[in-house]
Amino acid sequence: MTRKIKSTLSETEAKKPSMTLSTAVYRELRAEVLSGRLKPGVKLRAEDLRKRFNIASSPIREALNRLVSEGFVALEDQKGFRVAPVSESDLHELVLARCAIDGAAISESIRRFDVPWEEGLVLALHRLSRASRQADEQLPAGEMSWETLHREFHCALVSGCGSRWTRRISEQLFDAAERYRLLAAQQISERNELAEHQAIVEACLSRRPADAVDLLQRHYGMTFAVIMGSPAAPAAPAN
Amino acid sequence: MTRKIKSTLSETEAKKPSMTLSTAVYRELRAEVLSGRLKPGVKLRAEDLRKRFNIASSPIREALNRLVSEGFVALEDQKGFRVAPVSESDLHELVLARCAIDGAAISESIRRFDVPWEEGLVLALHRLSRASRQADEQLPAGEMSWETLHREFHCALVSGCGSRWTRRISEQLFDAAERYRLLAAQQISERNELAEHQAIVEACLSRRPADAVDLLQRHYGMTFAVIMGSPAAPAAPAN
DNA sequence: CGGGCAAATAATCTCAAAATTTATGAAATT
DNA sequence: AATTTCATAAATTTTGAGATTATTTGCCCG
Repeated sequence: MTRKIKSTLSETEAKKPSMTLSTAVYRELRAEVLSGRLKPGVKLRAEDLRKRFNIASSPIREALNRLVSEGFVALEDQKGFRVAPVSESDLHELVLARCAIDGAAISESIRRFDVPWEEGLVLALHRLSRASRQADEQLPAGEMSWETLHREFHCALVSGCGSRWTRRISEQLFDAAERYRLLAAQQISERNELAEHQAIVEACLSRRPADAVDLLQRHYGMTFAVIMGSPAAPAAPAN
Repeated sequence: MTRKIKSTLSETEAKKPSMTLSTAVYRELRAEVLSGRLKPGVKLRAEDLRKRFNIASSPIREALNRLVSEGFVALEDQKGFRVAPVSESDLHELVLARCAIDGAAISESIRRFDVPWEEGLVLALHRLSRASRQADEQLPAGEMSWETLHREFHCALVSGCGSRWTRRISEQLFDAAERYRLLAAQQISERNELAEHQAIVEACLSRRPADAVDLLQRHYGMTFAVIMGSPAAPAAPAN
């Protein structure tokens, strides 16, 4: 008898058969917090999630505990879990961190200039520039969404810095910022980021670190302005 | 009737009565990995820990799951938990990340120069310089160890950068590096870091960002050299 | 030697109930 | 009227034993 199908999870998460339920739930919840489907401040009750996924509570609590140290879920002893809150000041400080850290990483990547980095960057930009931004239209099978390619582009930018620690941190910060972007995404107008991305790559390829860092930081600053400019910044409605 | 005393934990962890078992175990295990009492690669079996702490396995698994996203514990699906491995290249990349990130943070702190930061830094250096480095002698009650004061000093250095994200990351990196230092601590000779710390503070107070960053990075580089210079860098003995 | 197979081991998950803490709102007090 | 106290309800955390699934081990045989 094979493992009972947990239909709610298996739709998107049944990739590896050896994946534990904890890991599957972890990925699913992470994706939902990241995408904004789970709103900041919402209570995450093990009992509710248990019913929703149709599994016992242990794997759910384990998944939530992983998300706690990642900052996507807040935990207060004896008061349970909730989706991590957001605030303007937090976003502001997040953008500052990204400017400093990705700035240093990109600068170091240029200093160490190597061909795999250069080629990965060109490739990532190419793929991103071809991708449609429309989320509504069905993606051809095997094609990645604009969001996925955008993330890969940012990873490619810092991938030459020579430190897996820096790369991991850069990804964490990207995800945290992406959460803010997607939370505000319903209200904000589309903006054409392609030109910004192209300018950054150009500065990288011609080995102008100061320009690259400057363009990157403007890029992040623009994101901040766009997100905060959106009218109804959701302020963690209690549940 | 009051909560049953879990003697193994309560020795150092019975501070807040409202703390859950998960949190208590989390802190205890984190401290043990950080201090090197739990060696890299050692298997962490819920069953063993269950017996050791004399509690059920759920809180233990929850604690381990928190440590996973923090990088102190490695998890492979269906193969359980083990203490995160170490390697020379990992330490090297960790030092690179610290140089870049703390360098940017300290530079930004100087740019924003404010009095609370300045005073906190002077105070932290003062306290650190008075602290005895001997771990063996009993600490007078209420006095903090050199390690604790050293951590606070490094936090004080970057505390003026204006971004909680950056501060949190800097702390995570400090802890990861401290783990390496303590793992090698049995073999390495003491070195007088006081002069290095003083020089960094001096550069901060006289607002010379380039010097401060340079001294900080040399300081980290020295730490790397000292740790790697120690003869028996433990190479994750399996268990 | 190496593949295949079964038993042993280990990890994960289940389930229901107990223990503990926090929240709620009515009653008593100031 | 405001505050405190208390009993009860609700939620969270923890237990503990057993079921399930996956991995590892050791053995046999070609």
